[in-house]
Amino acid sequence: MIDVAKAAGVGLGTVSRVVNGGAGVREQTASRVRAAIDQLGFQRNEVARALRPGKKSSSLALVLGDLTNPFYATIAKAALEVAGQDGFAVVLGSVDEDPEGERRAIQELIGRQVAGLMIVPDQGDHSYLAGAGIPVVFVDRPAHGIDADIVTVDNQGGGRLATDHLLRQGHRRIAILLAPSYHTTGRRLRGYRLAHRTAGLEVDESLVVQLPEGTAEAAEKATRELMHRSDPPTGLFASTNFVAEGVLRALREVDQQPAVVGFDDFRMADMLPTPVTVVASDTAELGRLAARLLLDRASGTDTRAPQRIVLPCALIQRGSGERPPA
Amino acid sequence: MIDVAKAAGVGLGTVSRVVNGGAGVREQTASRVRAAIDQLGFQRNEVARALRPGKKSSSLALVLGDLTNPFYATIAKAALEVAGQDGFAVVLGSVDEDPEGERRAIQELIGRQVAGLMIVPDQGDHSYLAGAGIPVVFVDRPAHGIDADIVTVDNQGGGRLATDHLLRQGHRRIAILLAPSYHTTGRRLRGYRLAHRTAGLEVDESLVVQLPEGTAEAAEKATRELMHRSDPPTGLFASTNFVAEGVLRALREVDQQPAVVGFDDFRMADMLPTPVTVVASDTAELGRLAARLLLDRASGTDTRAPQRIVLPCALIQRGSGERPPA
DNA sequence: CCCTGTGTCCGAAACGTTTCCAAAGCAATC
DNA sequence: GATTGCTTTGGAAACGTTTCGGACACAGGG
Repeated sequence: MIDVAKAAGVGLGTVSRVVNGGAGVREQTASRVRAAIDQLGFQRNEVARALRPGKKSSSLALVLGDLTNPFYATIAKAALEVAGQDGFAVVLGSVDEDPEGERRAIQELIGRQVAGLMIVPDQGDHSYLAGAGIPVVFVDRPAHGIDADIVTVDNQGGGRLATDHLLRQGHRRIAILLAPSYHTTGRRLRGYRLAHRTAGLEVDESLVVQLPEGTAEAAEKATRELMHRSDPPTGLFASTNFVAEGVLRALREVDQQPAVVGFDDFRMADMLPTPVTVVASDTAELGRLAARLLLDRASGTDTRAPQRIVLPCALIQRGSGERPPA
Repeated sequence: MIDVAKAAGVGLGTVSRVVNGGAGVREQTASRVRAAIDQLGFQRNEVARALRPGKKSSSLALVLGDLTNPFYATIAKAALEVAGQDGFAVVLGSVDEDPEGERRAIQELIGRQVAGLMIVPDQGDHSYLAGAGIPVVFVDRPAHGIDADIVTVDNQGGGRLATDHLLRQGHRRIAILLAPSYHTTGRRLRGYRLAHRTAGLEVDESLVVQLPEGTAEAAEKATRELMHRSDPPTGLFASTNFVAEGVLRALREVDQQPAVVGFDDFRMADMLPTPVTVVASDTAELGRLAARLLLDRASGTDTRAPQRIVLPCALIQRGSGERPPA
C-alpha cells in the first residue's frame, strides 16, 4: 500500500480510503490511485487489516465432525454460500468426534481471530466459549454450559413422526437404532417414546438399541442381531442416514422384511430395491440460517437474546416404511 | 502478550520465547510465564503472528466446486486431516463452476495470506496465479497458463478400463455421457476412444454425449433420449458419479437394461437393484497427497520442479457392468 | 582485579493496515 | 481582504506478535 501511495504520489490514508469506501476523495485522485493499484497488482493484506483494533477478520469458523457425511456436507455448503455473499470466508475445523480434540480445534480457530463460530458440537461442556468474546452458533445440537444461539431440527417431532407412522401401520414391535450423539439421539428417542405413550403402548426396552458407533457397520451388526432374535421387530427406526445404510445392508440377508424409516434423507434413497421412507428436514436451510444468524451477530446487527430456531421435519413415504407387519 | 509479560514480570521477548520453542529461557522464568499465561487465559493472536515478515499464516486454502458431491467432500476431508496434523487450518472457497467467480474467490483467499492454495480448477486460464508468490497445487484437474503441481487421477486409463470392460463383454454400441468438465471429461473420452481403436472398432459419434450440465437431471434426460432411439446402446459409460445416478434413474423405465459402468465410486452403489460397476480411485488419497505436497512446498521442504502425481484407477465389478449385450 | 565467554533477558523495530487529527486548499460570505 | 466552513489530503499512532542487537550477571582464567 505504501508502494501504491508512492506510485500515485499521494498519502497512505488516501490509498486506504480509495481501497475501502472511497468517500471524501476527489475523483481525479481516486482514479490515479486506482491506476497505481492496477499497475502494481496491489492487493489488500487482510491479515494486517484484521489486526486493527475493533476490526474482526472476515472469516467464520465452522467446526463439524465428518464432511463425508452428506448431512454435514450440506450444512457446510449452505453456510459457505451465505458467508460468501457477505464477503466472509469459512475456516473449517474437522474433529473426529472427540471432545478434547474439538476443544483444541476451536481454541485454534479463536486464535485465528475469526469473527464467529459455527459448531456442530460433540457432547461435553462448552462453557469455555462464554469468555471468548466471539459469537457462537450451535448447529444441529445444543451445547451445555453456555447460552448461545442454536439452529436445530425438531428431532423429537421427527422421532414421533416416524414412530407414529409405523404404529399406524399396525406395527407393535418397533426397534430404534441410536447413533451415539448425545442430544440428537435423546430427542429422537423421546419422540419414539412419546408416540408409544400416546398410543397407549409400552416400549419394549430391548428394542431400544444404543449403537457403540454412528457408522453403517455398527448399525449393520446390530440389525443382524436384532433380526436373529426369536421375536424380531417388524419395524425399524434408523436414527441417522449412516445407520439407515447399515440397517438396509443387514436386511439384504433377511427373509421377512421389516418396515424401515430413516432419519435424514440421503441420495439414492428412492432408488434402492425398496425405496426408503425417511423423516427429513431442510438441511441446507439449517446451514443457511446458522450462517445468517452468525453474520448478524458478528456485525452487531442482531443483539437479541440467544435464539433457538427449530426446523420442522416431514415424512417422505417411499415404500420401506409402509410395509405391513408380518 | 504484554499483559502476560507484566504479570510475570518479564520482558516481551521472553514471553514470546516461552510461547514458541522456549530455548534460552531459565526453567524458573519459563514456569512463571506459563503460570501467567494460564491465569490470564492468554492465547496467541495468530493474525498478528502472521503479520511478521517471512511468517506465513498457518492456513491453507481449498477451492472447489460442490461440497455436496461426495467426491469433493472426500478430498476436502482428507486434506483437512493432513493439514490439521501440521497445525494448519483450511479455509474453504466454494465456487459455482464459474471461472470468474473462481478467480474472485482465489484472489480473496490470497489476500488472506494463506500459506498455499489447493484448487480443483474450473476450465480457464490460471496464469494470474504465477505471480502470487504462493505455492499452488491443482487437484483432479490440471490448469492452464501456469506450471504448478498437479495431483490427479488416471482419467484416460480409467476411461479405457471402463470401455475395455464393456467391449470385452461383447458390447459394440457403447454410449459415453460426459459432464462438462473440460479436462477430466476429455481424458476419459480419450480413454474411451483408445479402447475402441485398440479393439479395431470405430466410435459412433452419436453415442458420445456431451451433457449441458454435470447434474443427475441432465444425465437422466440424455439417457432417456438415448434409450428411445431406434438403435439404443447396449452399454453406457457414465463419466461421473452424478451422471451415473441420472443414468440409473432413467433406466428404471427401460425394459432392455444396458450394461452400465460409472466413474468414481459412490455410497450405496452396491445396494442398488443391480449393484453398480464403477471405475474408481482412492479419492481420499488424492486429497491427502495434495495437502502433503502443498505443505511441503509452503514450508520450503520441497523445492523440486512441479510434480505431476497420477493415481491409478481400478475396476470394481458389481453387476451392472457385466450385463451381456442384448 | 580485569577480561572474556556464556547464559539470560530486555525492549525497540518492523510487519501492513485503518483511523484520527491536523493541515491545506478552496469557495462563499461578510 | 479576512473569516468561516467544507472538502480533500497527509501522516503518525496503534494493533500484537517476532526478531534482533545489545545489556546484564556471573563464572572462570589470567
